Amino acid sequence: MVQPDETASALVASRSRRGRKREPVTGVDYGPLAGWLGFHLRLAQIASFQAFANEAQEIDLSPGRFALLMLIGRNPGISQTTLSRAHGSDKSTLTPALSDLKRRGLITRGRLKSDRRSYQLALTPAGHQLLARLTVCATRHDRHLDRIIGSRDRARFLQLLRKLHTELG
Amino acid sequence: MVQPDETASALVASRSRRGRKREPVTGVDYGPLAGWLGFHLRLAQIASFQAFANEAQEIDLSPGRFALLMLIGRNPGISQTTLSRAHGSDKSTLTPALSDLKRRGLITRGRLKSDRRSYQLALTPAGHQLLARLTVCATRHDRHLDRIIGSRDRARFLQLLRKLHTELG
DNA sequence: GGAGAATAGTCGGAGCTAAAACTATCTACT
DNA sequence: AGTAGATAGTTTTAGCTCCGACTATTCTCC
Repeated sequence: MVQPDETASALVASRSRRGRKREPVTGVDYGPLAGWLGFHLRLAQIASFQAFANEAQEIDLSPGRFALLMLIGRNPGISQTTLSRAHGSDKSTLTPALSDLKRRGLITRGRLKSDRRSYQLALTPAGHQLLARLTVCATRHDRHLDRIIGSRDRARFLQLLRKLHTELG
Repeated sequence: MVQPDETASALVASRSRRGRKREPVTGVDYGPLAGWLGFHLRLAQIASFQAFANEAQEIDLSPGRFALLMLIGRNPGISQTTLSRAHGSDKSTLTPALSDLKRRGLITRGRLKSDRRSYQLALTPAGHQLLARLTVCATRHDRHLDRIIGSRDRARFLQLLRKLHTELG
């Protein structure tokens, strides 16, 4: 799942993000792929990503960056390494992402006195504000997913996803 | 979902692919993230990807490339555009991927007489052979996922993933 | 207290990904 | 037939991701 993450003019969606057509392909033999969880996990993830990007079209920030903001907002003072683990991406990936967020004035990075190797991340007021706006989009998006999954299966579904993540670790 | 896909010496895994530590992070407040399907979908997908890469460590081909081989093998004569839709990636992404597979001698690309714009993709004998080897790995991997999900929920889980993919399209 | 091991973060290299612009070809419609 | 529009693939551009190597700092333990 990778999505362009235009760094252009901060809060303004510049490119069109309508999302491409993703009709279920007919007449193709998927073979064993059709029954494999991993394959469908991937397709579902891509679709969800795309849908979120649509939902948050007016805000120029990818789902990944959004998760970053949320984690920092909820855990002020968190270090980059902890953040990278919680976020599920490599610490080296965070370096450019965080300097971008800093450049946009959304986060602060202070050196920690007691351990001068690590940083302390926190949101600026602008960061909090953007986080709030994004949270609205994300909530709407997740309600969309909820409607598809159905309230009866939702909890179980979520639990299974979580189980996959933790037990494969 | 992105995984390095070393093009080095075809069938030999060159780099180490042990997969990094992915312990569930404790002491981090995930906020609303904790309850959102999209976020956990992403984490589960990353974990599954990583696990597959581990499983197929001795074969130098990413899950994405594997799905490509499978789709071509199952649908000889398929065009790149159809393949890209079935595979869930952009047609422009396929251009370098397919020329790599061709370079490795795993697929053939013939021009179609009746429509000289499109290609007809097919596996070579080496492609079939590698596909068979990968299928063994993938089956093992999916059994691993099955064990985590549990046989009781598997069908429902798969159905929900499929539903997400189709209804978000 | 100092040498070696562990840890935080950065950098460079290689690969994946998608969107948009472009070329070549085909189709439809006048 | 001829032109306008659709379609197959490629290229270009820009961004993400990882890994492994590197620097700076801290910890461990003799």
